[in-house]
Amino acid sequence: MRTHTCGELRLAHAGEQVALCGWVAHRRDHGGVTFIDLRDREGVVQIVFHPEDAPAAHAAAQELRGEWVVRIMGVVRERPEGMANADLVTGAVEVAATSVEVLNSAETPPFVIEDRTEADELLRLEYRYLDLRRPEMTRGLRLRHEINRTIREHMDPLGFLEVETPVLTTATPEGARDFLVPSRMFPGSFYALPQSPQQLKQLLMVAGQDRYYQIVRCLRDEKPRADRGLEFTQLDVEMSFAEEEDVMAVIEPLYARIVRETQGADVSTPFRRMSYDEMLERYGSDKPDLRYGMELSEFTELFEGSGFTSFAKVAADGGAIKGLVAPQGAAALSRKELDKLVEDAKGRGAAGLVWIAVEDEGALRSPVEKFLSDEERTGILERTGAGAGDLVCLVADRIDRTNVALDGLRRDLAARLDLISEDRWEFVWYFEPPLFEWSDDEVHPDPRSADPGTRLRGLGVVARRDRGEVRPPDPRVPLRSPAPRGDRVGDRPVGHADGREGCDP
RNA sequence: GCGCCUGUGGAGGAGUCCGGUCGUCCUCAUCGCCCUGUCAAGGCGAAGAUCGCGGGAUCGAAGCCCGUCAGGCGCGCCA
Repeated sequence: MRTHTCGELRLAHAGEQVALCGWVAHRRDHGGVTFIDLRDREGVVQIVFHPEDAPAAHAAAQELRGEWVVRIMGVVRERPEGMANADLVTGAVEVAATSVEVLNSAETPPFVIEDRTEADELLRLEYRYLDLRRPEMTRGLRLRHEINRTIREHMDPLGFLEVETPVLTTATPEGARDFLVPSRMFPGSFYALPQSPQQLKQLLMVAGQDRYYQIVRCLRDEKPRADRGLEFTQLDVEMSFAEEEDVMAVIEPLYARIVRETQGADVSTPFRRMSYDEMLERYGSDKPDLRYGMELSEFTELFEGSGFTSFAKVAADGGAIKGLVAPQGAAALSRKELDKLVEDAKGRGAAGLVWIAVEDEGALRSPVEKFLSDEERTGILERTGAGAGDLVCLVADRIDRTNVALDGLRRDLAARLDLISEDRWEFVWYFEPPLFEWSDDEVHPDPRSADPGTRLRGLGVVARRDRGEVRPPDPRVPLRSPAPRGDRVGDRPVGHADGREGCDP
């Protein structure tokens, strides 16, 4: 059927008779000579039809349209002087067609099948088979493949067995809500799909399977977010007789290798290490993006008894006043954008946000400028080191809300001010996550670990890049299914996710 | 569960604050004609839309008000 893929042809193939199969990406008709860009998964190559050299093929080419599937016979040749296309890996050559066979015609696609497509994701999901033809989507699939392959190559020599655990399990009472699968054999009972395969770890560890891993799907029936779908893939590593350093000695080289082999970027090891508390103090988040600065500073005691009464009240009530400096933020942001920062902070649950623009000569411009004492002005400038053109943003609220608002602000400002080095990777280990977390009305166990054994020595790793953690930058790229439509009853499926009694299997 | 935003020819957007000149415009796609070296080809032309849906105020609505549906982002939730 075919002798080569479209994307593999190079100068070395010149002179060869080839047969190619692929999709018509573009047709360029010059009235005489006509070009087709033929695409398959491996890439794109230019096909040229000359009316004199191959009249039949040239005539057939006039009928071709976008996304038709064709088989081309022809001869690979070096492109004429000056006609090479450096943007294509196959750009040094072209295929002079001698015949065309239409394998399938196609309707006009509803959106452009190229990386530059701007079609709404809903439309792309509706025509998933078209969307997946886009090179970007192919890259996503390939990236996932490369990551998985790298993991397997890395883990095997270290003595880890790759295991599989059941997909149909029983519900566990903690953590996320389970997806449920009704059982035909046990009417009225449900299987639960795993939120995380770690729930099966004790079984294997106690059984003496002291080093294993799995690349495994996790499913959580929780409200999705931009960076979080209902299902995702996790690398689950378990090891017995290990200290923290042993775990890190396995993971750090693996992650560094994944980044090197799939992104071509170097990651320095050992990774940074930080306590959970320090992370929250400095970044307001347990998954901070460390590719840029804008660390948070604390001002709570500076505003104790302040004439700016709303801040003074927060300080008196045990809240926190924290802030950050956006370098040249005052110079870059319009008044409208500044107002938007305040609205976004409120949208994230904080009482508000106070921005202070530092002007030349250290003068301050702010909606609350007249409430600030001289001591507070110098205190703010000294602690932040803010200079002319910088923008200081302060949030005063209960500590958790202050952190949420400033974490969001920090990310928004980094994007707005173009502070993110996209090709950089910054990992960090964090230690000592809390055993309990505060809720509005109670204290309850922190759900981040289902296993009391690891809770005492919590250990997590975070690599903040784009929206992902250690996974493709856009987690929606590979393998996502369209959201289920209809057939929903309220917010949750019919059934009982949290108790054990409904889960015989 | 809550908040904010969005919905305009096949795709993406402008127009909406401040009603009439708007089914007006831009880029891409589609169709036709021209064109023998382009590669997001180019030139000329054409076709294509009950402005998400329903109701209301108005002489008059894409625009204002109410409702509703769909989607996005964030909070809660979630590791």
